[in-house]
Amino acid sequence: MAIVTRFPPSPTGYLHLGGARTALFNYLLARKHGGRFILRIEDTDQARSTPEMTEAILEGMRWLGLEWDDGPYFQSERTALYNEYVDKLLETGHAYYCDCAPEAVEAMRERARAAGLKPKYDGRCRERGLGPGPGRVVRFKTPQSGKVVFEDMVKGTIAWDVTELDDFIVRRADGSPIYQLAVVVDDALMGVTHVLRGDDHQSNTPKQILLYQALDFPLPRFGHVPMILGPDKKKLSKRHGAMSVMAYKDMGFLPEAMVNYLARLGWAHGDDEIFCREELIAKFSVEGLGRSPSVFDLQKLTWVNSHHLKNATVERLTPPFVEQLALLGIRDPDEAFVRQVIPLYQPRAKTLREMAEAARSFFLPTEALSYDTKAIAAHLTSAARQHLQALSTRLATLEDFSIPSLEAAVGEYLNTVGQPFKAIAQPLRVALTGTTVSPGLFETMAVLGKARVLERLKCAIHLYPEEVSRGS
RNA sequence: GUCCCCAUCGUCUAGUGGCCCAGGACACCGGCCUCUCACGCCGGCAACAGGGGUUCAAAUCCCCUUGGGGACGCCA
Repeated sequence: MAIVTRFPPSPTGYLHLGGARTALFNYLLARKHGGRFILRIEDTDQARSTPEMTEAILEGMRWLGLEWDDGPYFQSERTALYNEYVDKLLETGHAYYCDCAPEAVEAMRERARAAGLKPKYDGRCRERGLGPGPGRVVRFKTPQSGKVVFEDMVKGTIAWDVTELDDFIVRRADGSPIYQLAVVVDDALMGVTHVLRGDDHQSNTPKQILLYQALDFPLPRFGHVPMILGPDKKKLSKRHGAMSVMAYKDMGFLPEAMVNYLARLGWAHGDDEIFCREELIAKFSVEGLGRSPSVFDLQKLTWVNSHHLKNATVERLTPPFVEQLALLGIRDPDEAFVRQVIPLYQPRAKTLREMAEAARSFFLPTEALSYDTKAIAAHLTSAARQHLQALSTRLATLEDFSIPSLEAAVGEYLNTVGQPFKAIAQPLRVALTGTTVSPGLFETMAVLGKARVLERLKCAIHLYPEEVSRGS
C-alpha cells in the first residue's frame, strides 16, 4: 500500500520552524516511499483564519521546496461533507445534542479543577435525547471505560484511559465542524496512512482514534515528534524563532540549509550532518526520529548554511545574492560581474547577507567607496603610497589582468625594489576596498578589472586621513 | 491540579547489554597554513540527572525520585 502523508497547517499564523519541520518530515516520508504528500488548510476556525496567512504558508512551503502532490484542500469548503459524518455519528448513537451554555460548561470545569480533578464536561445531556435546535452543539459520546492504546511511530506504545476524556464537541452551534472531526474525516477520506505531527497533538490522538472507530474508518499510523524549544528550553515563541521561515530567507539563509538543519533537529542518521535533498529522501526513516524535545540553535543553522553556501554553484547563488544586494541598496548590478564576485565570498561568508555586506565595496563606484580612517592611518603611509604609485604605473601598462599575470607583474615590482609582498599587501587592500579585510588581492584585482583598480589606486594615493575624518 | 510524553557534552546527536573510563557535529580554546579575513587541517575542553534493582556484564532493561515538555477550548 502506498504511503500517504499530509501537512495540515491552520492559516492563523506564518509557517514557523516547528510547522516547517513537521511538513518536511511528512514530505520526506512520502518521497522516500514513492507515496503522496497532501497539503490541507485547516481553516475551520473562520474567525482566526485569513487568506493572507494561507498565502504566507504556501510561500514558505515553496521556498523550502516542499512540493505537495495534492491540494491545497480547504476545510472551510468541506463543511457539508463533515456534517454528513456528524449526522452519521448522531444516527448510530455515537453523538448527541447538547444545549449547555458555554459558561455552564466552564463552571463545571472550574469545579473539577478546584477539586483536583481533570476539567471535563460532565455529560449531562447524554441521555436527554435532545434534537437539533439553536444554540445546540453536537458532542461525541466518549466510551465510559476502557483504554485507547496505539503504537506511536516515534514513541512506541501509548495508552490513554478514556476516563481522561470527556464528551468533546464535534459540531459547533453554528453548524461548523470542530477540528477533531474534520481531521479524522479528511484523513480517512483522503487515504492518509501516516500521521506525523507535533507532540502537542498527542492528546488529540485518543479522541481521534475513537472517532475513527465510531465512523468505521481504518486507522492510520500515528507518530508524534517532540517540540522544538527555544534557547531557554521553553516552547518556541516569537522571541526565539517562531517567526516565519521567510524571515530566515531575509537573514540570508539558503532553503537547502534550512531543510538540512531542520531535518537534523530531532532526527539523525548516524554521524551524518550535511545532506542534500536527495540524500534526505534516501536516508530518512521514522526510526531515526528522536523522542525528546530539541533546542533550536541558530549557530548550527549558520554553520550548515555556510557549508551549503560554499558548495553551491554560482548560478544557484546569483538570484538570492542579487536580492541581498538590493536590500543594501545596490540595484541592478551587472550580472556577469556578480557572477565573478560570488566565488570570492563563498568561503568567507556564512550567510548571503554577510556575503552581500562584505562584497558591497565591489559594487560601489570609486567615488562612493568609504575608506576606513583607521585603515588609512595604519597602512597608507607615505612609503606605502609611493609603492602604490609605482605599482599603479606598472599596472597601467599591463594588458592581461588575469591572476597569474597580476602575480607576475607585482612580483617583478617587488623584486626590483627588494621588498616582500607583506610590505604592500595591506596598503593595496585598503586602497582597493577601503578596508583591511577582503578576498585575496590578486583575485580581487582580477575581478575588479583594470579600470577600477587604477581608479581606486589613484583615489587612495591622494587620500588623507584628515580629509576623510572631516568628510564623514 | 490531573493526565500523557521525555531525560547522553552548553547545543544537535551516535549508541538498541559486552566493540563505550562513551563517538561525531556546532560553539568555545589552542596550533598550523597565510597578503588581511575566511576556508581547510591538527589538537583541546566537555555528557550517560540521582537513587535503587535485574545481570557475569547497563548509557542501554525495570522501579522510584528529580527535572523538562505537552495537553486538558463551541483553537488547531
